[in-house]
Amino acid sequence: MSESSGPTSPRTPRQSTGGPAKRADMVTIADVARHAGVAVSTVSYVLSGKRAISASTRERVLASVRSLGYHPNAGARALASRRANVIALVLPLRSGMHLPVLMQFATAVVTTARQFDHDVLLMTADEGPGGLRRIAASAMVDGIVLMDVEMHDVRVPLLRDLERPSVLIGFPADPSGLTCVDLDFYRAGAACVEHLAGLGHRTVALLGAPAVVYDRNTGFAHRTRAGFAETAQRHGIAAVAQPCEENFDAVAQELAGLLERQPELSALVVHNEAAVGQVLAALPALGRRVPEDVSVVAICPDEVAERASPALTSVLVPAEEVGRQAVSLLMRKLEEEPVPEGTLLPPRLTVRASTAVAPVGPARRVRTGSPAG
Amino acid sequence: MSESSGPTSPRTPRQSTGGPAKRADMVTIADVARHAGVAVSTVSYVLSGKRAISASTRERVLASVRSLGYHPNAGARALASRRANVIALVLPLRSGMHLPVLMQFATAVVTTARQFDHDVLLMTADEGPGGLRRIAASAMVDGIVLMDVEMHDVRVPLLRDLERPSVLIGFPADPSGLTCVDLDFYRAGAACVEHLAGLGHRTVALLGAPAVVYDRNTGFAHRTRAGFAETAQRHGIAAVAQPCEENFDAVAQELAGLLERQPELSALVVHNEAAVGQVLAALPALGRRVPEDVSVVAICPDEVAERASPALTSVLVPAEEVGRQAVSLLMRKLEEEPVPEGTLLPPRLTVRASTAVAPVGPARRVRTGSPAG
DNA sequence: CGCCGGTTTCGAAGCGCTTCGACTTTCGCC
DNA sequence: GGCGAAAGTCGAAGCGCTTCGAAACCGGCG
Repeated sequence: MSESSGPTSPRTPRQSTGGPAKRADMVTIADVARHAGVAVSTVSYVLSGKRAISASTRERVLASVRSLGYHPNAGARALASRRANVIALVLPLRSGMHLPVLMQFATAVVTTARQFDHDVLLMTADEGPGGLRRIAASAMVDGIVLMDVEMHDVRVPLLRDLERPSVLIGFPADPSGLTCVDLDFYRAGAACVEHLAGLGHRTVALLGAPAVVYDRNTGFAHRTRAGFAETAQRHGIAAVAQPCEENFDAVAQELAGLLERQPELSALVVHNEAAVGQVLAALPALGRRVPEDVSVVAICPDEVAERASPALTSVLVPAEEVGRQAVSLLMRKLEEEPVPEGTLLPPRLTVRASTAVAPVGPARRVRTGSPAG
Repeated sequence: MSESSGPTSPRTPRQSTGGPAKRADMVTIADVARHAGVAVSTVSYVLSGKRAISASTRERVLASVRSLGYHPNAGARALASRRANVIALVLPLRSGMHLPVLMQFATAVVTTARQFDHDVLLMTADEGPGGLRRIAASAMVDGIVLMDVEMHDVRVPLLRDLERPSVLIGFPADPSGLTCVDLDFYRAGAACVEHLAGLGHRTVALLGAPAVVYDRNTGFAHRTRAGFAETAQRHGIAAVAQPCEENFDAVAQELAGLLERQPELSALVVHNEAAVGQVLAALPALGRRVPEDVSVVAICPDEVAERASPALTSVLVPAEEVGRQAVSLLMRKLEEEPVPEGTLLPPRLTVRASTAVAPVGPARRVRTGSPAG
């Protein structure tokens, strides 16, 4: 442990300058052309492949490119070709959306975009419609991927007649004329109920996102609830759904209330990553073992489900897949190919240790005090 | 709950086209000039403020800008001015770095950059040095902010003689010639110990990041440990430090081992966001109450500390502040102003409910079975 | 031998903006 | 009343690239 507070303390501020680009080493396409003994346009065609170039010249040009370390100037290229080779990713950064999923998603978008030779400009939703307009009008990006779209999102009308293609993550109330991708949350909610029904549960509850998310009319929360409720009804299962805050005390209190009002409750669907841990911690305190007394199904990333104890049966939120799809769709739109308006990814339920067959008979453990029976 | 599975099912794929930009409405600076009855250069000067323009002309030009909805073309501007007004943000996306902090940080970077009229290009570290070189050489960005720098980061030498300024989050082993920002983790570790020392604790333990993070020689983990260990020594406090995995069972096991080897242990410093919840869940199971039997100090975002039960005394990781600082420093470098090589942000410890004075005397509760004494 | 079609390469005209130097006015002041 | 400086505006030359039309070159055919 040979380290000290920091290699350079803030009190002895050595200064480093290193201003902006030293123009010196800006290799241009003209340099390459000269070096290879060809015309500038020939170099361009070699690099873009838009016209046939003889193998010998191509090799010569490519050799020059390598030996000079040439990288095309992005601005010039964008100006001349009217393509920036950049897409915008608009992140929500609002409460309720859970962060790790966002990151996963962002990563997938960047990675996929790179595969299509595009870069990603990061925007936050708080720039609002104005930001979108700016970025689109300035030709800074060729297209836009938008996360966390609400049912009645102010940006939707704008997108519809914006001069650049876009792909939305999530469905607004009216997705016509747009391109939307999302996990099929309706079926996700349904899948949870079906799994529980198969285990014999007759009374289940959904703990969802914080109330504010529902109020904001966020599609995925409502759709999950619908899938949950309608499937329960179809199976003749008693079901209640309620929002769920994310701090421990609120979760514990909500659970206690739930168990009081619904003593028969034998299973929980938790659609809130941040609350999952709290739920698992609170249940034992209320005298319920998981999964012996209460089964728990979560809708969350695998990572979270696996880390929990017991490991959670879960429907994963396929953030990566959604990101990949979104970018692929956008690329197709950039190529003027037609794409489907809506893409719903099917949910996948993974069974782990937190669900079991429903307790038999009237099946109700005495709560506190005397353990066992 | 009027919703169904999705407004458009994947089986009835209506198609939407909406290809790339409809060139129609590209308003150029020439259009503005014509509309305002001035020269193109005058419009440019009004917009940039680089030369004095009479109030009357300025108003006229600005009116034209508004009424035509003019937005300067980013590519053209970048080409002519040799400034893209974009900075790159390179995210790690490695295990061990915790995600929510990353997001917070990214948000701060974007927001701050916008205040300086810059946009943010998002890169992932997995493009490696080649990606940095590409983005710098293509003049796509004016500068670079790099996260999660390791002690012996391969990208560091590259950055040092890259033609664009950069700011690193975290300190490599040799930060000379660079500009680095970070929380002062050494002092953070120290602050935790001092707080505990003040409460009379004599035996403490540090639960850190997963072992892999230490192996990777990540500076912040080592520095925290150093601050922890050295401060403990100075106070004559018995201290052990150990890595900590993030799943519940591993945490519980580590804690059990710790308590067995160090029965006197009365306080824990947890420097691992993901493990914090697990620690709090595991302690009661081991017969230790927080804070009566064991005090816990965390190094984590306030959000996590507040959500826990009991609310955690913590040193917050000032992600936002770090992001802001990083961008500010980068902007100053872009202006050719000198900046300090190292900036260490002082830690701030917030006392909450998870720490208390050390149990008195030999102070060791009997563990299981008979509660109280 | 000259011409044709195909292939390969070249030259030049922008893309929309910034910026430099120069020109025109306007003022202050001796 | 005239001169110089300051203030305001203009025109034109690029920035580095793409792309279009045409030139140059190649065989092979009539």
